[in-house]
Amino acid sequence: MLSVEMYPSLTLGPQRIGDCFYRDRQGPAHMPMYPPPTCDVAAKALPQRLLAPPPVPNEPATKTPKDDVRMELENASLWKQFSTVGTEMIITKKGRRMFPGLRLKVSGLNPSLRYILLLDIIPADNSRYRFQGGGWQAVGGAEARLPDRVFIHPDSPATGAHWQSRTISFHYAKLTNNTLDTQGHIILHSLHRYQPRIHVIEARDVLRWGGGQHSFVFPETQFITVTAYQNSKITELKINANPFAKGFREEGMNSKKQRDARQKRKMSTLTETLDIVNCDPCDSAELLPQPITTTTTTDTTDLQALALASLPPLPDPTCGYRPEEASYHDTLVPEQQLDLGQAFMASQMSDISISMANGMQSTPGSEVANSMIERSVTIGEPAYTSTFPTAQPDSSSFPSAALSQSSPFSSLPVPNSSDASNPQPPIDYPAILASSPALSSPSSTTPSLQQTSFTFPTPPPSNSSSPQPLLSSSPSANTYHPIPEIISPHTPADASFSAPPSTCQSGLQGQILAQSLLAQPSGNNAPGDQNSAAFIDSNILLAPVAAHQNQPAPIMHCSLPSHAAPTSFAFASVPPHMQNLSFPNVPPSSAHPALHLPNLSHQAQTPTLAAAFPHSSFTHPSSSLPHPPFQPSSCLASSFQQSASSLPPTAHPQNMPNHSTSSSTSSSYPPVEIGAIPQFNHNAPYRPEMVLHHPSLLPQLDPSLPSNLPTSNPPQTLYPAFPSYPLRLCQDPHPSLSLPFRHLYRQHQHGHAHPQGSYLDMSTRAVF
DNA sequence: TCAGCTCACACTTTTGAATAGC
DNA sequence: AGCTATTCAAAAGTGTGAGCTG
Repeated sequence: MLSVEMYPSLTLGPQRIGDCFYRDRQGPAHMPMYPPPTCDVAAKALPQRLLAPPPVPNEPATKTPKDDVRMELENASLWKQFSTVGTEMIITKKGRRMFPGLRLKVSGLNPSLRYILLLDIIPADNSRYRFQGGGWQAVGGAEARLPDRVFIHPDSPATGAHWQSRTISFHYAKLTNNTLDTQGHIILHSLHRYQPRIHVIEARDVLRWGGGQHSFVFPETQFITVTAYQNSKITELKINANPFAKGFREEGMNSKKQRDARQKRKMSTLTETLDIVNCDPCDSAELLPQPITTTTTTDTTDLQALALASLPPLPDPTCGYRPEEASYHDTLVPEQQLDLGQAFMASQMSDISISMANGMQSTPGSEVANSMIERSVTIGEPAYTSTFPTAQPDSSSFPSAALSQSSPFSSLPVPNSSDASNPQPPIDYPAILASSPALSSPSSTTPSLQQTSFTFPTPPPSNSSSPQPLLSSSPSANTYHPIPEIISPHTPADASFSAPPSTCQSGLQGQILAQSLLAQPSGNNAPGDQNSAAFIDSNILLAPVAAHQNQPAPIMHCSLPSHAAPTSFAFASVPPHMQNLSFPNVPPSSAHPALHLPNLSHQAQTPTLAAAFPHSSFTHPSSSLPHPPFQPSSCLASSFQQSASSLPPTAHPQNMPNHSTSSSTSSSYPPVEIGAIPQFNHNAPYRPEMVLHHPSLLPQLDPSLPSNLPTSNPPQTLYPAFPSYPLRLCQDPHPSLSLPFRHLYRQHQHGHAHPQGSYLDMSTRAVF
């Protein structure tokens, strides 16, 4: 079975610094001023030598310019309607789909190249919310960040022609609040605000990622997770817009009136039954329908009661179809122009900057780690760090500040996470949105952020224009990634690989596992127990945060517990071959396939991550953070800590002045060269998270890259400092690796336990 | 006491297998 | 035999509300 490890580039691919820039092809007016794609920034921040890609053999001359990639939120109007009120997303233990779903149109892709589309959801801020006074208000700090999971679109990988020829829907993605979820659903905290992100990653073949990644964020898709709807307006919108909830519409059979009527009838029937049973049979006989009474020969009360109970409920005059019922659109809240102020956009960027990566927790406690990362990142690229507004003294609430200013969800200043006692006024979504130029403009459908970014040295483009099996690519085609050999389908899975029960080995169980390293809990996450362990450990390790959350940690010592959880998480939606998203932070000894990262030769060199990062070494103040368990992030931070230690305090991107352009009507913001962005020219602190997840950071992980790191940089033996999405294809112990990628994927789908697991049909549909 | 969560429920849509027809 | 269209049952997606939990 293919695993994500088959895509070493995704996690480790080298990034060409020159390709890492934020482009604005439509002029400054359309340029989102907030921090550019996290990955780009991160990559930029990295020492160029680290980012310097190895020579790319046979670089395709016809490569499509990355700046042309655009993404449009097809159902933006619906999202805006919800956003106007304050979008709420139900999360359940078993997983709940998002509604509205993310329906996208992408353009600008190279029709002949293959791409993988990912969805991840990152915390929008550092606060926990409560619905009070008719609005949402931050009431405290966010809970420990959970392992980040990525939903890989079932069609992935597919050619650019494929993606561009249809609407791309992520409606199969499910959200859960079950930290022990083993279904691969995206785990979120209830009553927290989140921001979905879409990533387009080029995949040349199964063994190596292609050259580019583009990330898109649509501000109007932010939402607050709930276990039960708080705002009745949202409920109304959902019922009216979601086909599955049709029954709850006024004309539906499950409407309030109908339900009341049913309840009434039920009670009536029960009462009558009781009367029949308890009363004189003679009296009850009158209640019985004629047929029954006439056919009843024995006339026993039991029979009567039974017959009565079995009668269909009488029509309730109070209920019934109401033709006059307003249609969905009629009942919709007046659609307001979503107008995201610059501040909002900036906050969005900052939010975006929150890395999927994760492990780095967005919570106050993670601040320290983030700060560390920021510093580390900035070392290589002063320009990035300098441009961000100075971080507020209280960095613990970093998201808050930005959000409070502009975010539609946080019209009110987000209270300091540490200051839970000071609830903010309810957020007035409509007002916020109305004041948000970005959303008010047609560009609302445009992602607030477009990460057009780095280009991995890539082999010649595949000739196949259709979703070809990535494996079809000749491993020898590109010598850039050393990994191919390591992860070659023919490569026998080592002991460590076999260990992971489900994810990589069995196609049945196989689910794509994706989780950012940072998000990765310290515990071992075997496919079966993957998440659970990690979270549990993380929780256990939670330490008082308040004391340190506000202060960036000057130094973060990263330690990886020897018992580190498996780094892979199952993705129900992912094809078996992609099922394992492994976490680089896992020690090789963990026996997880992820441990053996092809491109992480240095890992192999290192006996165990634990050794490299002694658990005890995590002495940094961050250890007191609520999220100590997230070793990955800490590790990442540690990798840079030395180099970053000398750096000045970092500011949060969200604090940046609003640079977003509301005017753009284009589906995506034109790429802008990062250097052109003022923010990046400054020493503004870079948000660590931005770096953490982005593949652009992967280059440094690539052993093939020249080790130009300053002496301060962590030795290669250390675990990769930048946990990007650990999209790793597990080594396939089976010959199935030779099968076309897509074929495997479909097999997986069929074998998938989820009803939605089969994407076979979906892959061929024009619209999902 | 209460906010938040879980679960069962009824209804609906979606999915896929079975069947019929060509 | 192969393909398409139709039917039908099962599965899954909804919000609701009662009950539970801390």
